[in-house]
Amino acid sequence: MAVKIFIVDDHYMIVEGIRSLLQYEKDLEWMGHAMNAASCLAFLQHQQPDVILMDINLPDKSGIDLCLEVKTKYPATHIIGLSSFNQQSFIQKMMDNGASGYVLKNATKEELVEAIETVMRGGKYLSDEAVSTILQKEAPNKPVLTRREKEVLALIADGLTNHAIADKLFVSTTTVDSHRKNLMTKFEVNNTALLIRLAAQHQFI
Amino acid sequence: MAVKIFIVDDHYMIVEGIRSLLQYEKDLEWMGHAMNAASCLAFLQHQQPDVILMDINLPDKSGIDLCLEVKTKYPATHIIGLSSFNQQSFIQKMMDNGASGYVLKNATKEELVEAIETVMRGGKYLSDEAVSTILQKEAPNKPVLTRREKEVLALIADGLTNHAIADKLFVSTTTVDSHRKNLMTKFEVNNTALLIRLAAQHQFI
DNA sequence: AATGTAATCCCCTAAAAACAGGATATTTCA
DNA sequence: TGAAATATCCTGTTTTTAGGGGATTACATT
Repeated sequence: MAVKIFIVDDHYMIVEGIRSLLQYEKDLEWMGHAMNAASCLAFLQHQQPDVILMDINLPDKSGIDLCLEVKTKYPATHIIGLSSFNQQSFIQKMMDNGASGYVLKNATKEELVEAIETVMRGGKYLSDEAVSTILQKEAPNKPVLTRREKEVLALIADGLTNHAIADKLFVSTTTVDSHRKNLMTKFEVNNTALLIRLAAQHQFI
Repeated sequence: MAVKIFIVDDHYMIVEGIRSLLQYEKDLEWMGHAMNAASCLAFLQHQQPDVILMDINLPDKSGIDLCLEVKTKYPATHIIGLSSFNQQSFIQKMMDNGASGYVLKNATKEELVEAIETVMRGGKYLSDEAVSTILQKEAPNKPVLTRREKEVLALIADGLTNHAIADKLFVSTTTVDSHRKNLMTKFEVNNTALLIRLAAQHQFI
């Protein structure tokens, strides 16, 4: 029986491209596409695709959230994340939310077909580039921050001084200073400028 | 006579998508595609497309640089920038380098055809979203920085102190301090943390 | 019961940045 | 050519941060 494929992506060109790539595959059945999360959910109320190719960036909600929602309501559906860039955090979150695979938009037809086959067999598929991204970008030691440290970091990034942060959090300035020092130790920097820069790069702020 | 179209994009799906969208347009002739800047230039040595759809992000060099190179060697060729996101600075640079238009990858077939027709008539085409992006994102007052200020800003972001920056630029620390003050005035902030944060958001660093 | 981690608090000093309020060349360009 | 923008330099004061020591409490894991 042919594998039923559905696509959620707001880029016409991508939708057309995938349709074009897959249209002559005998074992695949093209069910159609949705341009946003809402119409995807509407579609799923009446139809059950086997595999959904899901863009990470949708106009109404993130593919990451939609992934969780779809997997909760329709656990049998396999979801393959689709994205232009291989951003480690996106891949991670997508997989955490129940996706079975992740394919970049510069994937070849062969890669796409292999991904579909793999997830239909119950496996996980990550495109080579996505895998190497995870291995690469996880290496630049992203520090593990405590809840309080993240809070303080956000307030530092908002331009508050230790004193102002202390007032806001109802603690003493020395406490804030301690957190700040710990943050700088964890990020291995020695001033605020680099701290904020790295924090931005690691998407803490 | 049919307009000869060529595409430079490293995303199979996009290439396939555009081909699929345009294949039945009678007035267009599909010349083929290149996956990188090098093979695009090689192609142009023997063939002259009327319009090149050019991705901003290519593996070997940026579409922005390639655009300038192609327009210098083949001024008659019309170039339409192609990108997933409507980043004001990219659009601007692309147009500065001689592009005749800018289309987002979620454009419809109609938009694409209109863009091609417009540039063939010698006009400029910016997709609606691209235009509104220019108008929108320019609004959140992105300060205009001088060359020196950008230099100093980058060094601040690298975590250098005023003294270290002064040594590097062969000026006195008071000069660096002046630039720093001017930067903070322009960004309307009152400390380094917010300065770096906004600088990161405005992609100065 | 011992260990570890997180969060809180304290003291000290020196360095750096923020703030104020200037001045004077040198480009740039209308 | 002349005004405006830019880059350079100055002297101060006050506030904030960075770096070095600590310590206590609470809570979860072992």
